[in-house]
Amino acid sequence: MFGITIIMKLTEAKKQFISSWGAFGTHWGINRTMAQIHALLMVSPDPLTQDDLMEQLDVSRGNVNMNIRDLISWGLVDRLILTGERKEYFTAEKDIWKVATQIIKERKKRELDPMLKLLAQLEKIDDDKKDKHVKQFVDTIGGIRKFGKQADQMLDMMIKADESWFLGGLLKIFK
Amino acid sequence: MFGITIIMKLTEAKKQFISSWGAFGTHWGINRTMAQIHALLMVSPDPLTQDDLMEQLDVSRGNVNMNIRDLISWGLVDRLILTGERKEYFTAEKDIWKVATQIIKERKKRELDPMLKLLAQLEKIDDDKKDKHVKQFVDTIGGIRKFGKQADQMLDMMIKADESWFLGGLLKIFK
DNA sequence: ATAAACTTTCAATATATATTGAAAGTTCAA
DNA sequence: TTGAACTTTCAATATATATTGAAAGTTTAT
Repeated sequence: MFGITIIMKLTEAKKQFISSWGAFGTHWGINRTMAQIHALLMVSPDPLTQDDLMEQLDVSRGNVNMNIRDLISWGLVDRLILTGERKEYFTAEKDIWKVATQIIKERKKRELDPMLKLLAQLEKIDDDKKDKHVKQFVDTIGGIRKFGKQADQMLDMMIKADESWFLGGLLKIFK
Repeated sequence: MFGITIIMKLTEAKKQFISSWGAFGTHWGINRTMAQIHALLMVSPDPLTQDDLMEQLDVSRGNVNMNIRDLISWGLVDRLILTGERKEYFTAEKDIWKVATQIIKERKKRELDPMLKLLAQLEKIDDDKKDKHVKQFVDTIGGIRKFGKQADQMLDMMIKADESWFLGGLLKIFK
């Protein structure tokens, strides 16, 4: 009787978390299903199969398969072969610090680095500083690039730092 | 002859920037047109009207109007009434540090804060620490919440800090 | 009050993105 | 090898999101 209540509560809480994580993801350019698979794996103590994911999230095999591949390419999910089992299992990193640094690493590589390259090119394009429009353009692009480079370096350091540094000591430094 | 060349180059560079900023935005949950309007205003020395934006970005009046409203609600664009003019003009903040802190402030308010509230609720839901599933769930949620709170505080401090601190002094601190 | 100049709204539509599911591909035990 | 168990692919489809444009609303000069 109590046991059932507990399970209900947990199931409900998981559902809420998965749903919210999915909605959250869509605000950050991540599709709902991918974020939900990630959420489900994060709160699952044991590895899950594609069929588990299909059933628990009520999505198709193809959808699960493609999004799992994507999550693996982001380094957020691992494929797991259990000895004696035919099926593949999947787990997600549960340490949120590792998840965050992994996402930072990938987004830096996929988005920030190429953007910085482009900005550097755009700054070189023209240098008649007399023209108001040219000046404004070069100034703005230059400012963005400088900022981006600084962010890039800061993120590099975060990636190299460790969790306890962030979770514990950071505040004192900033005060 | 030279003048034309320069204008061509600048126009081309602007186009590239606007297009890339738009594509970049879509990876972060911002619609292409909104990001492009923002980009165009950032590299425009003078304020622009809705008609300017429509023409230069080749989008409809309604589209410009709605996205401009959105950008204003994000605090990234200002409405401007020029004396003696009937039309409204628009400008964007060009200091990228101010742009960044503004975006951080808004995303914190709109996304991080509500998420932290939810996580706090989810942690309270159940406390039979014996159950492996419950334990895993509470642990993972707790970890995410702790991390989120720390990020929240760090971002608060960034918002209060100033540009030169970030652009100049930050590196030494992190080393 | 009128009307021209301008802004806003929103139902219809177009476009982009995500999802399905069945077929093709792969692996592996017998 | 065969075929059962499983994974991957991708054209078709569904869904979500963005965009249009014309009508309604607003403002301001006369």
